[in-house]
Amino acid sequence: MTLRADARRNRDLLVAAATGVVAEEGPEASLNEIARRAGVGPGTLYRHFPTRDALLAAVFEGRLSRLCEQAEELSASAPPGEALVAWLRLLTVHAMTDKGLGARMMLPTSAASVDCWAMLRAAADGLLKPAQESGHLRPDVDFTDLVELTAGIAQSAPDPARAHRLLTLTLDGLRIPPARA
Amino acid sequence: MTLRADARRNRDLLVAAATGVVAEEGPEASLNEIARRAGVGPGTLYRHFPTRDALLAAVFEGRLSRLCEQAEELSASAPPGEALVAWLRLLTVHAMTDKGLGARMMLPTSAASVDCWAMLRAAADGLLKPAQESGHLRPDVDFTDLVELTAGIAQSAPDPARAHRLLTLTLDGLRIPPARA
DNA sequence: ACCTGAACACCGTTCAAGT
DNA sequence: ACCTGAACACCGTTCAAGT
Repeated sequence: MTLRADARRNRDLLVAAATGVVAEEGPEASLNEIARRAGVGPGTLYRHFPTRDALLAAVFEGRLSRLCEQAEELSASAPPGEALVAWLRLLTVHAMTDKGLGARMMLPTSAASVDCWAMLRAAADGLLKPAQESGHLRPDVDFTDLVELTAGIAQSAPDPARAHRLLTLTLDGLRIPPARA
Repeated sequence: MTLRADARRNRDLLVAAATGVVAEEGPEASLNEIARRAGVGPGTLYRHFPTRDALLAAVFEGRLSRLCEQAEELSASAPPGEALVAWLRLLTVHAMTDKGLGARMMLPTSAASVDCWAMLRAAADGLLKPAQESGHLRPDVDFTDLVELTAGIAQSAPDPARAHRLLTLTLDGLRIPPARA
């Protein structure tokens, strides 16, 4: 199952090149350009990553595991309500990196990101349930709701400050509820 | 200022062709394909619409004016809070049409859509202020907030039913507020 | 096994030549 | 004035030929 040495090396070169190019040009960056910068032929890129999303997922993996670590740290160091909100803010920032790569990878739309999705979900569940059990988060909200809302905000907000505001609004609600008895 | 007869005709053919192609393939549809279907050369397309967004704006105009009409109708026929919510739902559905054309055009990102933005804003203001004055909408929320939130939802939600749910969540808020005294 | 890179059909965009 | 369509540099993707 392990790759031949040169194949392994080419794979690493491709992921490194893709990381650089995607950081500069976003997730629609030219695949030929990535292969060129990695010093391999386009065919080699396709051999290792049959689809664009497969390559993007490899680029994305490192950042994703960082986000999962942070979820654990927050869950250990802050009260449930605050930990969840803090992590949602990290998730939003994250979704804005690399001109939309983040938002693209965290939505379940791209079938290649099934692994990413599972990792994210596991990390989030550790924050979600305590927040609900302690009465800080509505019990009818689930992981999918949170990801879609934060990904949407990240795609629409022109800058991080706007994203921060939109997330705050979403947490608190736009509507003024009728006064309670 | 009026166009020569053949130029006028070509312009109309281009918008009609673009409307069809964009409905099928979304806002990234091939411009050469649009020119081909309109029966003109690619140069003619560029003469009339120097950028892709200029062409998309022309396609978008019809739908947009419909949305403005609906804002007026709602504002006349429903109480302020309900009228605004109903219109936000229309806006969301609208932003999902043509594989993202709507969301793309209502964000102020594309400089070519300045006119669209102004039209939308005028329509929305007639609903926003009454809702705030009657105590149904938070007074610190503005038009930009509403557009960015609905555009975000439209981009992230996989289908209209999900979009409906996400908008409801955003209106009501995710967080459970501490009990009031 | 794996890599190479030429090749194909396409794209956005431009511009000399026409009417 | 406006239109045409060939042409250019690029893109994603494939595949025979090499090692």
